[in-house]
Amino acid sequence: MNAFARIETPYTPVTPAIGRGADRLGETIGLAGARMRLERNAEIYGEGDAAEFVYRVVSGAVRISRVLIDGRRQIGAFHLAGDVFGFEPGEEHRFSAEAVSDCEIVLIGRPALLALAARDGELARSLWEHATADLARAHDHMVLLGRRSATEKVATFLLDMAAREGSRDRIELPMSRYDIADYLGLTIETVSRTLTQLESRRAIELTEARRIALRDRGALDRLAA
Amino acid sequence: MNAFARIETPYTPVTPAIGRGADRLGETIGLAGARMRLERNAEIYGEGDAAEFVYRVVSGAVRISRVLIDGRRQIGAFHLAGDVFGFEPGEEHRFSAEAVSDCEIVLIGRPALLALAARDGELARSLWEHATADLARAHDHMVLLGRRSATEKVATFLLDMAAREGSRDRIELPMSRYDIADYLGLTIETVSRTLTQLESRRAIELTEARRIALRDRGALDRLAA
DNA sequence: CGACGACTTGACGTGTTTCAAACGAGGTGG
DNA sequence: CCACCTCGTTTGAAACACGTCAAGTCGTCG
Repeated sequence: MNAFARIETPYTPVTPAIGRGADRLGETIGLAGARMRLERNAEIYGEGDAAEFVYRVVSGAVRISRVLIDGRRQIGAFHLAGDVFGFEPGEEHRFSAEAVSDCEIVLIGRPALLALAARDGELARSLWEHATADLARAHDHMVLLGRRSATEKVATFLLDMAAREGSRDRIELPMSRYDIADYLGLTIETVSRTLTQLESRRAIELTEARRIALRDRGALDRLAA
Repeated sequence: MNAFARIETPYTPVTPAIGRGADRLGETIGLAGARMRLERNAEIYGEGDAAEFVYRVVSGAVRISRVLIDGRRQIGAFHLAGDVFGFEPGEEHRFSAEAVSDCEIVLIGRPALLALAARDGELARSLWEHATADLARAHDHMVLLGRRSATEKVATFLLDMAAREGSRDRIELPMSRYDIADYLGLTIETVSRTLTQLESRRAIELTEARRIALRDRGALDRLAA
């Protein structure tokens, strides 16, 4: 993980992430961690790398993925501003993490974080919430990857992204069609076709490839099943 | 969750579950929790139910699933003896849990468990390990559900089950073809066809429908990709 | 302006689903 | 003990959604 060469100041503004209360974990990482700036496609860690840190996205987006020997790739999650990632059961990362777009992240050493959590109950609770939220998100994603049509997958994806970006009717996708395809278990062609089909049904509007207006949420909800 | 009517004695033998060390979480649930016996297909909790407990499988198997309005079902995980499940980010269960076969489980109230964990660092650590292990398993499952062929899915499933049952070359599936299909994102027909095809390739042997001998692990490994 | 990367569109092939029927084991009742 | 049912599983034939291969378009950057 050579990207660590570019570590910056150990400070970051805090954005609340989870639930209604303050995000103690985000706050802690922000205050006690190191900040770094990454450019598009920079690797944060690779599969098999030692899991030394826990990360928090300050701005931009990060993808967690695994590639098979034959090149197929599955993206396990996209992490946006406020999300914390890098939780591992062992000493190694089981997926790799890369910057989807230029982004800023903050990281904190696992031992340091665990030591802090041992003394700070609220931090421990926040850590727990982030981890279980990650688990819940993974479960939801599994349901999406199961036997669902391309239309369902794409519609659900768009609604999810809109909700995460603040529920406006105009979303800005940080990721390529390739990323979306690998996230949904489809090919780029199918993703593209599905989007144009959604547009012809008047459910969305594609101004630029990565700028999408949700024109009819009701229709999208119905298609998302 | 009416099944709670059948709570038994607050004791269970301890089987180690994770990593090399003792499984403090399993131990704690076993000692401080209530034990219950469930018969095949009994519901442990439903989607939307209050998440009051954390569960541990003593014997048998449990499935975690979500059903869509149109009846399609996705199984998120099978939990076997030693596994702990029921971790949730909020106050509600996001999936339902049912007994795949007759089984015994132990449960402990979340507040009680968290209180214990706050005072017992080793327990907190064990709790953390189980949760992250669950997350890792979910991630692996996502990779399996992504764009993989039926053969890859089934071969991987068989190898995984063998590993979890103790890596013998003869596995005993507690679940129906229906469960397997919904776990892998396939139909029962495809699962069945794939199994007979694996048998004709001499990779496995189907003595009874749920008794499978792994005849050629090398071949299975190759097919699992 | 030209070249490159990202995206879209088209025609065709195929793996998986769908619909349908048959099979087998286990259980019940005559 | 055999006939008969049921449930889970297997097998077959046909339809279809998505993948594959290939070409074309669009926007961006040098």
